[in-house]
Amino acid sequence: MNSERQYKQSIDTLSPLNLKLTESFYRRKNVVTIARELLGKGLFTCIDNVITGGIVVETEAYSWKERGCHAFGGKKTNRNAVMFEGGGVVYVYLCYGMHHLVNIVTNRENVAEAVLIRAIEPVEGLSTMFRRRPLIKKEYHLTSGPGKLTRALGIDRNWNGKSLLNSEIWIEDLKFKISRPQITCGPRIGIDYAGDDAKLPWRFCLKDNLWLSQ
DNA sequence: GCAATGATTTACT
DNA sequence: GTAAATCATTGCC
Repeated sequence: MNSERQYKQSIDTLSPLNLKLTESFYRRKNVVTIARELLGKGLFTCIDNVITGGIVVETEAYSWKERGCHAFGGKKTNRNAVMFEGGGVVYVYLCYGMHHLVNIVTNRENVAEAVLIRAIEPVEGLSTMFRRRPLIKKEYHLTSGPGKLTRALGIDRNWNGKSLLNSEIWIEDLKFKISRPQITCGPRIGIDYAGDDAKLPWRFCLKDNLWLSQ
């Protein structure tokens, strides 16, 4: 259904309509607001001149101020160091020994906050994404989870620290108007160890979207 | 040095 | 519904 775009431009002009989100979007202070505003935006990667990606439909916010976050208490480790960089880079880490999860780092340098991308609705490069996930037949299993979408987009931990402003991964403002009634929010998934912080309503979804996780 | 553990997915009963 | 897969990171000895 969707044909794949081939791109010959240099990587810093990849966004075809020049709709890339800029540094000012990512560097703002409120990671929860940014998580909500990322709904409806487009996440893309480009590998070997083939673009893959889709519409962000599910996100979660994480902050050093709460126990769900790898950087809780402001503790910097080898793994989470990228979260302490200024907003506009990606934090990619290996989860359960086999899944790569991608986060959008926000806020200023030395304030560790990020948005986990939990699901996208595939739009671009469908055949390539299916090739990267050979067991998947139904479209709605292709990118409906944080580990699934990184595999479909070809993202692994070597991408940790890449810039969303001038590398082979970026986010575009697709100019979708998302109104509050289209958004559901609730507690984040899979962080029971975080105690009461696990109850924070920091997970955002596009209501009734077919590509939500679970 | 070593043991415990995930911001998950998939297959199977 | 439950369980296995699988390994880098973390924290403690």
